[in-house]
Amino acid sequence: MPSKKRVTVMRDVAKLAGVSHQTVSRVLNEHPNVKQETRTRVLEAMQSLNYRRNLAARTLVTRQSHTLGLIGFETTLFGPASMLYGIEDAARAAGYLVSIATVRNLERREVLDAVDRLSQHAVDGIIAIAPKPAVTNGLLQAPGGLYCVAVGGAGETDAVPTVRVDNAAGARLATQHLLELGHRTVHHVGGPHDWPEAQERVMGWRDSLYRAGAVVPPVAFDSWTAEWGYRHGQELARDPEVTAVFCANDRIALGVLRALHEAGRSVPHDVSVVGFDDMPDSGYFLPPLTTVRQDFAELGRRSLTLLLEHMADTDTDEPEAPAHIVVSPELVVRGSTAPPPR
Amino acid sequence: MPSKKRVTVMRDVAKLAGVSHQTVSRVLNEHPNVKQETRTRVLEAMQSLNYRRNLAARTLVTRQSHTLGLIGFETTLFGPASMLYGIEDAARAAGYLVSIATVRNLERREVLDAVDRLSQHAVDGIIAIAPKPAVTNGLLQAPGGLYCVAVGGAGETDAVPTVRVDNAAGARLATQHLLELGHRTVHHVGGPHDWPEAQERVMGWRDSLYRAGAVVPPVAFDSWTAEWGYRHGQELARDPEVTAVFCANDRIALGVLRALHEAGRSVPHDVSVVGFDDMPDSGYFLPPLTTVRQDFAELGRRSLTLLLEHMADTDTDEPEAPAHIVVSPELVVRGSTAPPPR
DNA sequence: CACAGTGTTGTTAGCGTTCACAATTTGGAT
DNA sequence: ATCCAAATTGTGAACGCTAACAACACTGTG
Repeated sequence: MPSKKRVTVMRDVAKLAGVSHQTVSRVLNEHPNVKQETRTRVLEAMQSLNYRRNLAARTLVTRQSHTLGLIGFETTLFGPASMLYGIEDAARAAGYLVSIATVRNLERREVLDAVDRLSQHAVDGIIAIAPKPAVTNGLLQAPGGLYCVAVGGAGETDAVPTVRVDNAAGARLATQHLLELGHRTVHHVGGPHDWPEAQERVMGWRDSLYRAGAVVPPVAFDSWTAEWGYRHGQELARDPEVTAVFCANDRIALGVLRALHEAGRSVPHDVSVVGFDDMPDSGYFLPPLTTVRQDFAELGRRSLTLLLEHMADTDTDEPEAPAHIVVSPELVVRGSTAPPPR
Repeated sequence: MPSKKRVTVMRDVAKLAGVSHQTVSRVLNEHPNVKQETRTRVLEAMQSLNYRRNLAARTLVTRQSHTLGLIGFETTLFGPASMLYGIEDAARAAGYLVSIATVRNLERREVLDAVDRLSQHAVDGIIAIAPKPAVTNGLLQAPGGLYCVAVGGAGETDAVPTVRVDNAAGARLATQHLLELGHRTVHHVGGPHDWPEAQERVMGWRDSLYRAGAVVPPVAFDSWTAEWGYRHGQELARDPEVTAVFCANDRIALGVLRALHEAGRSVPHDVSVVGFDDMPDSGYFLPPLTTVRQDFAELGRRSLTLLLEHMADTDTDEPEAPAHIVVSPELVVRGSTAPPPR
């Protein structure tokens, strides 16, 4: 067997540069007290040997892996996938790598298992895309010294720092827009009833109706899918009183749009429809969808910043109350909304 | 300052169980020659001390991190996000964690940088979501002993094992379906011209037309977006000869659908439209979209399996020709296709 | 010219595992 | 009992890095 050629190691660099391995280490870690000339000599040696430091060895002694863990749920969907992107983007800029552990469902076991796998791999911190409290709670089980942040979804938990969108405010934006167009009231198609995000949107919607003194129609909950929007949309289409519909997300809105169309009710002339999220192609629905945009990638970036801050200041100071960042969504008006028919 | 409590280490377990640390290691690694009684004693000790093995130390000596790297491009889109999901799913089952490095563009530098970051972190192998050859080529720069697999996109490269969908076959499926419905010919809206996937779809489409002796209309390339579909759809809508349109993906199809609708041309009565991908909500477009489904998650899983095999058999045998797995897509017929108007 | 102070470099000892090998025990067969 | 082979366990040395301290330059000052 051909002997496997050994990879270059710190000592090789040291030898070539004519210094001790410790000096090489100092150059690598940008220690101030290294003579300029020595530094360049070492750097040249590293270059010519194509040296890469062994992170495992470094991790072993510093107890810092420069890797962050991400717990994700339904990461194939646009929202979570974008958060993931934002997180990775910011992590790379900060010199971290991101490892992912997706959970198949939101049961306690799954979440604990994910935390476990990540902590085995010695991640320095964890960001959880946490639409439901089960995830946040699972985070609390993380071994000491592991910093966690939850992003998206759940309302405030005092246990863990969070970054989230103000869903209620978004819902108010949507509802008020419709009311201002002159609609008597606004119907709502809810998401899954046990998701805090869905609940918050309901609350914002209801709140706006109350303030305007409008009738509050009943809400139905089910899921986040277009299929659900289609199914429930067929019912709404039968009721001639319905002139404005606010959907818990864009996918539901897509289904509602189709149901209304098939029932012969024109959007926006007969019925106005608003979504939530602003997915990439919502502007090309029939008609283009008025919706509430949330910047998922930005959410991800913010959560990473928060995690890093959290890690930095718990290093030096005593623990403090977890921070909560709330990002405001924004209304995007397109062709699916108009004044009600006279 | 309160002294940081030391974490339990192999020696602690050994002491409690009354054995040497090596025996603990053997239990952990399921070495056969450990007496049953000793094994249980050790396991109990691990349990009661809540011991977790330190992966960094293990990695240092075994040179295996049990981590796989993923190079991803445009991971917020459904396709890549789903592959990522499939990969992570299979990786977890095989006892691996997945670290991601997204690239912002497909330039050589970006790809090399991603490979570099991953190899610094000592991943055991890399899977690249590789729609363009630049990525595959970048992979070749990976340091020796790093196994790579490319998934999705590019045609066969002999350098690296690949897993991909048979885009040409998918395009033929779509085109033939339209021809069989009685359309004289089929128009095509291409993706970006420098993407092999887009090119393969063109070839499949053109191939079907040739065989059927149909006229081959000119193709326009641009991007994968609904905006492009809308823009080009407006042109197609003006041409009364156009009765069937095959789009390079579902998003483009969405834009085409809108353009046709706005031009007063009914789908499917006046014009039939077919997409490619089968995104989650394509079945709720107006009308529901006939499309070519590719199972992205399965693609991801297959690529992981391939990578693992590759890693295993290069361990034992001599290198062999890289394997290429090609997955067949499948036609999903929905309401956007019908016989041409008489 | 001794001396403190500072900047620069080298030496040694781990970090927590696994590996190679040595040492010990065990179980039959002689 | 006796001895060999197999099964089981222990010992010491890596793995490649950083931390802590020691050692050695140089300054400029008294």
